[in-house]
Amino acid sequence: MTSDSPNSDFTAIAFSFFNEIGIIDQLGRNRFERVLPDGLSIAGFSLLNHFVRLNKTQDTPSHLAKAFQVTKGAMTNTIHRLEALGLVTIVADPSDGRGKLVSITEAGTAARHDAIARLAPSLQQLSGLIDPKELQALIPTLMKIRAILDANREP
Amino acid sequence: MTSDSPNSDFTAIAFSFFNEIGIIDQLGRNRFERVLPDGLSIAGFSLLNHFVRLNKTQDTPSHLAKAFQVTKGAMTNTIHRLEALGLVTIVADPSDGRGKLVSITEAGTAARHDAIARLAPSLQQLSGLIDPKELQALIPTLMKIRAILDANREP
DNA sequence: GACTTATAGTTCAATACTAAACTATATTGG
DNA sequence: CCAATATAGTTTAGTATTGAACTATAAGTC
Repeated sequence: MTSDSPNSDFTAIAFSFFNEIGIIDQLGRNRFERVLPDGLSIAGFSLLNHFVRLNKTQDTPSHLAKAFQVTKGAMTNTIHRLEALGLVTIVADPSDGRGKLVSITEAGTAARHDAIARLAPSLQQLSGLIDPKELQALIPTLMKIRAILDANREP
Repeated sequence: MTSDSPNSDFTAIAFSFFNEIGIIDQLGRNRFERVLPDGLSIAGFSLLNHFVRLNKTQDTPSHLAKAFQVTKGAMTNTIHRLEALGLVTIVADPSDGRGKLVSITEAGTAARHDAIARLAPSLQQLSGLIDPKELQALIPTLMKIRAILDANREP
């Protein structure tokens, strides 16, 4: 990449950045997916984890779709799969005829716990190879970039 | 997340890290995909870009699959789509009866150039919002992490 | 109150990917 | 030389995703 314009620099940097992000995402997903139990996907696990982390018991599909930056269709799929596994329940929202309410079940909480236990060895292996401080140092910038991308997409 | 073990710390950090990576990847792909021309996917563009960046004219599907960390099946799909668009050619490897050789065409080089031109405004917008220095500073660590994940996957 | 517009959720077709089974050719080791 | 194993590529079934079309209900406007 030549620096033939003031911003070709930024272009080259952004290219490298998104390239690394893409490959890390792929390798990370792969690593996680293969230790998750039975029919649980990363999307499913993330949803269960969301409920537990935020100490929520109910949320709407629409809000969940926004929280995870996926389309409503993708969220319909995710929650229906989780429901089939008995890990969430879906009921009509009594206060809004259009809406539904998704709740995590006992089994859902247990599955999330189990998934984390299965993930541990895989993360343990990484903890010996990646400096936690270095990893942690990346997070604020990544969060900032994520927020910028999120705020500046054209829908 | 409580620090009830020496490594629950690392687990929490790694969780956040992969979470941010996943969302950035999704937002980045989305942003790129919608400006790419006609039938060109990110995978296809990346392949064309690979040829141009490395100044290569030929490569094997197998080597490309490894370079992009995707399965052979995924690469078969990518190169066949590019071939259908006339952006690469696929010929039998004369020195190995099992192998094929993929080459970028004139049209492929032009399509890559065109794609970059279409990407520019989108990146331009980001260049005003993200500090190039800060972005660049992430890359070495990301590359290191990518290399570690790559070297430590269980196939 | 009736029209219009916005929002919630589902469904459908298409795409990119994985894993695994398959075919075909190479390589290696008795 | 031949059998066993390894490698190159394709195919198939399944999953997660998007975008767009769809249904149904809510909210805002005149």
